[in-house]
Amino acid sequence: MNSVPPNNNPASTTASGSAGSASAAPSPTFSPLYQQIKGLITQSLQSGEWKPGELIPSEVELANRFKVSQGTVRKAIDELAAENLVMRKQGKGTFVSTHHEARAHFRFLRLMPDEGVPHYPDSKIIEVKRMRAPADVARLLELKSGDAVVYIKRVQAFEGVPTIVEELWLPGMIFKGLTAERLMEYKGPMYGLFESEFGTRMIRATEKIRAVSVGEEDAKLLGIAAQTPLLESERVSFTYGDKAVELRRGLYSTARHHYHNELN
Amino acid sequence: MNSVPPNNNPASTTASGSAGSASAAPSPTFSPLYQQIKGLITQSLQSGEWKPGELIPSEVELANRFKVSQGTVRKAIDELAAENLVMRKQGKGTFVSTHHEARAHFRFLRLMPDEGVPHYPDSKIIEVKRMRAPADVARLLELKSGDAVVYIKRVQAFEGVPTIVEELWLPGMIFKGLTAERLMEYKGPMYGLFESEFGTRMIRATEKIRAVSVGEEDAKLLGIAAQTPLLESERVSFTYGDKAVELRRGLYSTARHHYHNELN
DNA sequence: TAGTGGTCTAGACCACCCC
DNA sequence: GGGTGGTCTAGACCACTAA
Repeated sequence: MNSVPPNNNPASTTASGSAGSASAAPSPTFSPLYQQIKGLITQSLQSGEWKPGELIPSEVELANRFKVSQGTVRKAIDELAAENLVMRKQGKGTFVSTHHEARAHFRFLRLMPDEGVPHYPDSKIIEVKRMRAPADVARLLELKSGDAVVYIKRVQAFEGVPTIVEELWLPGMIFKGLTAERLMEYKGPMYGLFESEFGTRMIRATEKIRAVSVGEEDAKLLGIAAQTPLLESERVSFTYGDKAVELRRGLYSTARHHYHNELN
Repeated sequence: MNSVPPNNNPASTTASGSAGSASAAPSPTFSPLYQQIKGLITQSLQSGEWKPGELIPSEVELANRFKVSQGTVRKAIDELAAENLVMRKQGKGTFVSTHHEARAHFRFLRLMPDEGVPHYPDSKIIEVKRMRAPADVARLLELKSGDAVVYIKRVQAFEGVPTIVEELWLPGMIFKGLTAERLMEYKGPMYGLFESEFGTRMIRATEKIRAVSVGEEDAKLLGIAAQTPLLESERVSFTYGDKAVELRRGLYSTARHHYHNELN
C-alpha cells in the first residue's frame, strides 16, 4: 500500500541513506525526508483526499503510513502550517485551511480602515462575461492569448462607502459555470466560492502596487472626483503547484483606508 | 555568571524536563522552556554581548550554559532565525543579523523596477536638522510632544532617475551626533549607519500606504509634474523590545517601479 | 580532522479537547 | 479516559566548512 518517499528528478551522486528506516533498498535521499513527506501530504491536499475544513490524519497515523517517525511528520506539518496550507488545533488535530472563515477574509486584502475595526465589505457586481484573454492577461495567467477567460467587475463598499473597484480574470476552463447569478447569491468571500464550487483553492499571491489617477467611469462607481489618486493593486493568485488561477486588478480609495504591511 | 531559566530549575541529575517527578513543587511553567531560552538569547543580542555580524556561541555551548538540551536551544534559535534576528550558516555557525549586507538593502524597501534587476539607489541629502517633535511624530515614536528629534529629508535615485522623496524623524536622545556630514560620507544603507554608529538595530517595521498627489516642492525634487499620483509610505521601525525608533515618510514614483508584496 | 548546524529517531510527559 | 498536538530530552549520523 504505502510507498516509501519516491522521487526526485536530478540524478545525484551521493547516495546518503538516512539511517536505517525500514525498506530493503537504501532509498536514496535527494532531499530531506521531511521535505519529501511534506510533498506527499501536499499531493493529498491537492488531490482532494482531505478537503478544505476537514481533519487530516493524526501525526502518529501519518508516521505509520509513511514509515517515518512522528518527529519527521511533525516537521513537515510545521512547514505546511507556516505556509497556511493547514491549521493545527491543540487537542483536536490538524485541519486543511479554508477560505470559509472570518479571519480568511482579510488574508489577501490588506486594506484597513484608518480608524476603528475592519468591517466586511458589501459587494456589488457590475459585470460578468466570458471573453478571450487579452495578451497581458494571458501572459500573467499562463494561458494562450485568446483562450477563454471569465471576466468580473465589481464594487466593494465598507459601511456603505464604495471603496474598491475590482476587475477579475479567471481561466475559463476551470470556472466554467460561473455566472452573475451564482456570484450574487453567494454570501461571503469570493475565494470561498472558488474553493467550494470550483475546487480551486488559492494558497498564495503576489501583488504589484502603483499610484494612479482614477478615470471617469471608475470615479462614478466610487462616487469621487475624476483624477483622484488611487492605489492600483495587480494581484496574481496561485493554487497548488504554483499554478496561476486568478488575475485581479483593484483600485483602492485611500481617503479613509490604507494598505497595511508588516516588514520583518 | 550565567543565569538559568527563570522558573523551573531541574538541577536534579540530568534535567528531568518539566516532569519533575521528585520535586513536588508544581513548577509553574508560564511559557515553554524554549521561549524562555529565546528571551535570554534576545537579551544578549540587545545588550550587545554579541554584536551584529558576529558569531554567537554554538548550540551545544548555549545548551550547556542554560542547562537545557541542544534541541531546546535549537528550537529557540529556529524562531530567532525566522524573525531575521540571526542567520544560520551550515558548517560555520549562527551569526547576528546585520544591515551591512547586500540582501539587507531591500529588506524594508519593497519598491522594485518594473523591468530588469534591482539597482542600489543613490542618495542626496536635502536637509538635516534637530527640532522639537510635532504631535503626530511624537505619538508614533512614543515620545512626548516637544521632545528633540532629528529630521532628515533626502531624495533617492535609481540609475540617475529621482524616484523617492523621503523624510525621517529619529529620537534625538538616541541619535545625538547625527549630522549631514556624517550621513553624506557614509556609503551604504542608512540602517547600517544606525546600527554601527548609534547601536540601534531595526528589526521590524509596519507600513501604511496611500495614494496622494505630489505637491509642487516634491514634484521639483523628483522632476515630475505637480499633481502626479504617488505612493505614500508611512513606516514605523522598531528595535528590540518593540521600541519605535524611526518614522519615515516616503513618496514613491511608480512610473517605472512598483511596490512588491507577497501574500501567504 | 574537528566543529558546526541539519536531519532523524525514540520515548517521555504536558496541555488541551471531547466524550 | 483516551486522543491530539506541544514540549523536552538523548543519542546517532549527515553535510558543510575550515584549518
